[in-house]
Amino acid sequence: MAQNTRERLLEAARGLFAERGYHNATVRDIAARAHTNLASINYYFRSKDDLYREVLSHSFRKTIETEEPGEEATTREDRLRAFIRSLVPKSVEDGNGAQHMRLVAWEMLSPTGALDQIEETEIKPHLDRAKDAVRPFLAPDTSPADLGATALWLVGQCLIFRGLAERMRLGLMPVPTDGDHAERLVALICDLALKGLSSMPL
Amino acid sequence: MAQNTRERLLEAARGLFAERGYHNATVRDIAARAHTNLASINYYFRSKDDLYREVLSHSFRKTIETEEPGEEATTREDRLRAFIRSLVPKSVEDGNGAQHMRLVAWEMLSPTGALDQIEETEIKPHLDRAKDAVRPFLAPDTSPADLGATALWLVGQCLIFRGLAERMRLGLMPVPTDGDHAERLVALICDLALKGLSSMPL
DNA sequence: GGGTGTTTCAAACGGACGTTCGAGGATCAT
DNA sequence: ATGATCCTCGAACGTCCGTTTGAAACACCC
Repeated sequence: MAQNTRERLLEAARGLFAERGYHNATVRDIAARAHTNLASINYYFRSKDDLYREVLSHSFRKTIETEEPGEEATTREDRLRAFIRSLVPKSVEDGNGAQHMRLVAWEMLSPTGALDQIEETEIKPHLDRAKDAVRPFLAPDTSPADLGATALWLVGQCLIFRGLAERMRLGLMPVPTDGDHAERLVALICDLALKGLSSMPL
Repeated sequence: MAQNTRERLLEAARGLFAERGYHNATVRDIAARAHTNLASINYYFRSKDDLYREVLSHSFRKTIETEEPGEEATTREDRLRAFIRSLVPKSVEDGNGAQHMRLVAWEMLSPTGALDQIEETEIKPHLDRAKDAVRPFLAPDTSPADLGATALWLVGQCLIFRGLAERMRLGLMPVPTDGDHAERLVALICDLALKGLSSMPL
């Protein structure tokens, strides 16, 4: 409640957009969660659309800023581990990272067009990091298509747990939100991915 | 146009629900795509909600029916390959399988509650198949949690390509919809997953 | 052909949505 | 105090949504 109205609106909108998607987060709910009036949204942002766009780019900026530098891992194995460790907790734990992931997931399922603007500048770098993580394991003459596919293969393992695990509590896994569990997941994925990649013919 | 109105409505609804999700597929659009009147939806199904529920269970039933028996693979490697081959094309190619995948993806992001009914009977079997596929590679005393996590790890690799690949055409991969590409993806995933799993200590 | 049950259709309903408007309050320099 | 500027608020606007209604069109049996 301490921040100004604009920031409260951004925060409330981010939460609701992440939970329900663009169309099902109503301006009335957003205003209510921000403890302000309906019309403030059109006052501070010109429209719901512009608010959404701002939430999206704001979320991307903040996520990239909080990215850890990776402490200069030297071996390819450590760089791969660092990549996995930077992705899995965002998917498993709650918080800003999870909200960000959900925003992206919504945009993947039904693009509003807002992502087009930041696709080149915000998403491509993340994919490039994934490519860099797997490249040292592949033969130098690996085709760009196979490199991209392998990068996606790696990303998929890290992202699956959000979206599936939180819904299927059929004795599938223990409480999937605490930090320890995220650590165990990171270790498991590192293990499996590393062994798969390391045995690729160079 | 040859089918009766009810079936045309189901088909149109399935397509629109898959494309836009429950809330953004309007009954007017569904009726228009089915070449019929608005009110037919409430005539054949009591409400939009009931139509959605029927689309969902119908989709699950059809997907399970068309599942190939797997021709009795004997080795654990063949069984794993069969599982991957049963999942990847559904994610990469267009058609009924892709629509089904999108319906499930929507339900994962924003559960309407309709999935609760079929979760136990329709989703759990699929997860069990994944567990069966990875179990022969793991130590007999592997905890259920690790077994479940490994199963999800496998599923994640197969599902990532839908949702990401189709949006990122930044030179990431060649045309991702033709059959040959799906085959190459299957081969790649089999390779990586098999090598990762095979090197697990038994 | 008349009666019966089923299917289609245009029109309207109430409600929820995003947006706009103008009056009023708050804050500050002059 | 006075005016200017920024912010807040309740009320209303037009639009689109899911649903209902009642009558017309159709199919079928005796």
